[in-house]
Amino acid sequence: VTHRLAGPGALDVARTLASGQAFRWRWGRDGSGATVAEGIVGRDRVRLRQDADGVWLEAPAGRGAAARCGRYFGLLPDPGAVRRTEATLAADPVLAAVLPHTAGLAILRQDPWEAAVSFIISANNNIPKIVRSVERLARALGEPLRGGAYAFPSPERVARAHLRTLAACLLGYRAPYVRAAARLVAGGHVAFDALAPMDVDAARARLLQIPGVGAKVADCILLFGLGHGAAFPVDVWVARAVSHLYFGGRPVTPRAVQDFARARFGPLAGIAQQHLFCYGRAHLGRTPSPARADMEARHAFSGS
DNA sequence: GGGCAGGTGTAAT
DNA sequence: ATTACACCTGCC
Repeated sequence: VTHRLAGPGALDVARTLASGQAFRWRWGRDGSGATVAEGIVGRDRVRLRQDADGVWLEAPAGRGAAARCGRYFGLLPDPGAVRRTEATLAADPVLAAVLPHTAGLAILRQDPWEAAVSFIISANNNIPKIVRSVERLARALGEPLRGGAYAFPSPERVARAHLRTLAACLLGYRAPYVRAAARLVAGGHVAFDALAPMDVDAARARLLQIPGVGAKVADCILLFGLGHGAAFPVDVWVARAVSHLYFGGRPVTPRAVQDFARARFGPLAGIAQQHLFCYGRAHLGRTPSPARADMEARHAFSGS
């Protein structure tokens, strides 16, 4: 039994999963060209398929899972919210030009605890390694699910873990941060349920008290885990995109980017951020240092 | 072998 | 209030 999550054009699964919001998905294409994706949403091991007719939830069957999945992809409780939001953002001429390139990009609503740990790990790191770290954490400390997968471990479980257990998950120097975060959450000092309805800045100030959580990670937790649409995470890609698209390519400090975004997009800044990020990664390549360009040239030469 | 990768903490202005 | 630096680890 399959359940339709979204109609044609409402959600681009591959684009959304490739946008660096979540780290527990694998996806690709099948023989017919449809996108197939497998991932973990809470305690559900989810299988998705996107073809010309829309997005289909293939497993697990059952209405509860469909509702949880719809909420995760931002399609529920208000299916029309994304369309209205993007229409509003298109009033900005730059975004009006960007949005056609980023259609179907969703802002995920993840478990805030999982988002917190994932983005603490993301600091000074790269995506393949973040994925491996999160997977190892789940395998080491998470609850087993059907099919050999593991749920993301609870804060209580991580709080009790040995540092060497966390280090074995390739966390490196972030291991103590993750455990400290777990203890703050398990001890009730950081209550995500209370942060969601709170004023954005107040919630942000709370998150910043967690070791390993700085401005960027806090904004990721707010946006991807707590539904704070005004949060505007400034990473290297967004800074690059904003600099290029709004500041004539001049370098801009992260703080200036954030202030600009807040003034320009207000409560929709986070959604704007995700589209700028997606556009930046696709169309604004990184600027390689001379040393790196030299190395890559050497490798290319020796490999030919 | 050295720099880099979705930043942050810390110590110095 | 801003500005250098170091940093686990795997990869090129």
